[in-house]
Amino acid sequence: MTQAKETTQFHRSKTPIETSARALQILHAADELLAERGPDQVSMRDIAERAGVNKALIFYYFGSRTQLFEKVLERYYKSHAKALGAAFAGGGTVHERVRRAIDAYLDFMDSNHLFARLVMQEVAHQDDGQLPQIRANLQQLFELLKTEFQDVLPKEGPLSAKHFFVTLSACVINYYTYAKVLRGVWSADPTSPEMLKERRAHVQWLAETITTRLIQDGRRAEA
Amino acid sequence: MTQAKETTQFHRSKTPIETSARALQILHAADELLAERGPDQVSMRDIAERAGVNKALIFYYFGSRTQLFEKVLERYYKSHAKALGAAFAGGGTVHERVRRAIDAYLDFMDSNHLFARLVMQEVAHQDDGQLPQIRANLQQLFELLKTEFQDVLPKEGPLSAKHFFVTLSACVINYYTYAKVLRGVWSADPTSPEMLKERRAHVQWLAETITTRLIQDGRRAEA
Amino acid sequence: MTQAKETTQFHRSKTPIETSARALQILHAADELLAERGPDQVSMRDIAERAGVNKALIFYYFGSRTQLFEKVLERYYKSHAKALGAAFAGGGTVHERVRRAIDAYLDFMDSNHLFARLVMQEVAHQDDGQLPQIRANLQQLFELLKTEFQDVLPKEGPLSAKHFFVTLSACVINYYTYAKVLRGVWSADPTSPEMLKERRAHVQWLAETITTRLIQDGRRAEA
Amino acid sequence: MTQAKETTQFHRSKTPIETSARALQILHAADELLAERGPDQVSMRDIAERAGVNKALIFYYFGSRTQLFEKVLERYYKSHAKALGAAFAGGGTVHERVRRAIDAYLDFMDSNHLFARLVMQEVAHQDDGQLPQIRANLQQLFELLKTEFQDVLPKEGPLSAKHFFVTLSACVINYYTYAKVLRGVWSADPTSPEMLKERRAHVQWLAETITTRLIQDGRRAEA
DNA sequence: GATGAATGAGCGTTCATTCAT
DNA sequence: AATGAATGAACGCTCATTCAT
Repeated sequence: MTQAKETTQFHRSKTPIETSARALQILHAADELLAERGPDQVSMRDIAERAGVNKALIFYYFGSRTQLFEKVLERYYKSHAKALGAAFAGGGTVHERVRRAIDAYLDFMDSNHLFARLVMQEVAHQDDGQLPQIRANLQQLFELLKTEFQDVLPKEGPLSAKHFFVTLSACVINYYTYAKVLRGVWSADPTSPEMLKERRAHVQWLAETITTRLIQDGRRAEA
Repeated sequence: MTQAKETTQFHRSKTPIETSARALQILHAADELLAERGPDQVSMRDIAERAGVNKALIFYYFGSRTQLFEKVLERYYKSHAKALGAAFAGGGTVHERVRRAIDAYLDFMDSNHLFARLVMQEVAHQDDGQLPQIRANLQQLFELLKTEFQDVLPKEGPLSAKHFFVTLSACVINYYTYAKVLRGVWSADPTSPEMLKERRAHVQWLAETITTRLIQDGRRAEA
Repeated sequence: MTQAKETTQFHRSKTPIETSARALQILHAADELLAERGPDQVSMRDIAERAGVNKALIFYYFGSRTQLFEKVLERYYKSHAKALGAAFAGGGTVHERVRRAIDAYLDFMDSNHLFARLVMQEVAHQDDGQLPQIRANLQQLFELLKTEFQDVLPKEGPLSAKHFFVTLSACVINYYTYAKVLRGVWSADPTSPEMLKERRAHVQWLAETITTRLIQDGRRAEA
Repeated sequence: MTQAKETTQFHRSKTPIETSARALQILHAADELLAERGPDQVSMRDIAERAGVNKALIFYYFGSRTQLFEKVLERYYKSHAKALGAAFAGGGTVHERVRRAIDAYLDFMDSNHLFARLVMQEVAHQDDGQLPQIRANLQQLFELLKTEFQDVLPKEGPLSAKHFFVTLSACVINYYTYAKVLRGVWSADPTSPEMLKERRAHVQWLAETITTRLIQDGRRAEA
């Protein structure tokens, strides 16, 4: 996570990385290990072994450790952005839109278990390695939320979009991040389908409660 | 973060680690560096240099890298538990108790900026090394919340203490964890006194909103 | 410069290497890079890239890195031998022959700037790989000088052809080798046309001075 | 020969590198290998093996490959400068001073066989690695020669100190550099005491011949 | 208590070379 | 003739840890 500034594509062939079997093996292995241990605990050797390929081949396809990891994150961010974008599109009442957005967010998390951990690991990290990418990703999410709920949220202050953005994404992401720890604290497995469903209900209840009050307070202020 | 199986105390002398000036220097240096860079970016050399002591002395006092880092975390967990325990003690209405607890939580965070990051780093990190400590810490917090609000919270389901515990701690902790990223996304600095105050207002508003609805729904259910 | 034991010709086809366009591209690229950076700083990738061909093709045509480099040197030695041979041919007084030989030597150097550096690099390099080639090259030059000036030079001792051979080739070659360093030490650029001309005058003056004394001493000895 | 800019002393202890037995072993091994093969053919492993120490210890003492090599060269340059400085000091006729300087130069070469090879290797090298050091070294030698013979040499042109500097140092250095190659071309071993003596006689004869003519021409010009 | 010296294991990366196609 | 893919060996370097003093 230190060298390499050039994000220029390293591998150049007729078949893009995405369709080379070996490259995908590597990408997948890196993905798994990254989520399991975080970037600093994953060596190129680990990845090569898990992918069942020669260590040098990783460099052949991805140029460097940094670029490989960027590639892994990039894929997540892309599908994340896509999923969220789709969820925020479309009309309906505020309640409907909130419900839809949160469902989409949780859907994405459910089918990309490691995303939460990856994000937290990158955020907790201090060396600015992937920060620009994360920042762009969060920025996009933040903008979506801000424009979508501009009617009910004040521009500034404790009830501005800024804070709800942190609050909601924290409520969603941290559940997955904490999962391993919670397994010991709770009696149930937090990643079981039942518990995931329960969590979803919790977050939806929370969002609804917040939205309801915001609307009420908004009306009262108008009157 | 690799070796070290034995958690057995290494240092054995009349004076406990806490009262040796040199040991405290090391502990302090490790603390700072851990918060600045996260465990993977801190080497024993870094710590020795910042503490102004010989590298080998760290091993003399703490046995291993792992044990040193455990010691650092241990101290945080202790003061964290103490601060929170104090806040939850005492009576008053539910609203008052909630407000007090959240203020205490945020007070602790404000004066221990690095705690949030340390916790998140440890949680995101899956090497099972520190898990027991983290688990014990969360467990304690969880129990406090559970017993304190047993009147308003159902034992099971989406509105049980389990979920509110995750929700509230996420809302508090993540703000600090995200700070570095948010600085780029927002216009203001999230760690400025004004923004911290604003965040506090937000979390209090959130807690109050939640509590209010819980009480209302509780009354309605009773009726 | 490590492996390669077999000097056996690798490429076997109807068209000799010299007439294949791709092979010539490679040879040319290797030539340039060798002169620019020296053998140890030139990788097969570099050559392939500069030549605009596939890396594996170099092995197809030249068998190995060592053999490619040998080929490059071989061509230089050939043209070097040819140029010098021509210069030594023909009669005239000793002074005239010396002047002609030195002019030819310097002409060759001027139009093959990299030769000096290549030779020095190979000589300084002690891996015995290219030694036979270099030796053959020097031997030829040495024989030319010895037979040409047998009238004025004793067969043995400090004034034998052996030493003048080293002395003169050093005076010619080192100027080019040192050029890069001299640029910093002198005020002028040692490779500018003016300085090259000045150097030529210097070497001619030197050769004339030496020859003159040799002839004088020879006459005196006879008398 | 790539990284590391800082020439700052790496090793810091009460006993300087020069007096640590292990450090001297390393320095000596590096010295030998450098002279035998040139910098690019010498790996840290090679040095460690020849010195009989652990590879990591080299880094402990010297910080980096570059710094180790710099140290090796530094020692040569220092003793070289010292030897030459001493030789040029003192009065006498031009002939005496020339003879003394050349003797000193050759004495140094005789007892530092590898110096010549090291210098040529560095000069032939293109990457500016040690160039500043070499340049400073040559500069010093050049200045000595220039001030010492300012009476007999014109300031500019083919007979200026510049050219005689190249000519004489080439005649001295190249003999040692070419030694390995010459061994095959000549019948005798160029590094045997007898041949070294013969070479010395040659260079002295050369210097005397040059000086004599310079003085004669100088007189004639005055008249 | 305190430290300089020493080490084995591992890191990310580059390389010449091979080979199936 | 030409090439993308693949690999084993080596590289310079850092690290946590040990140990004699």
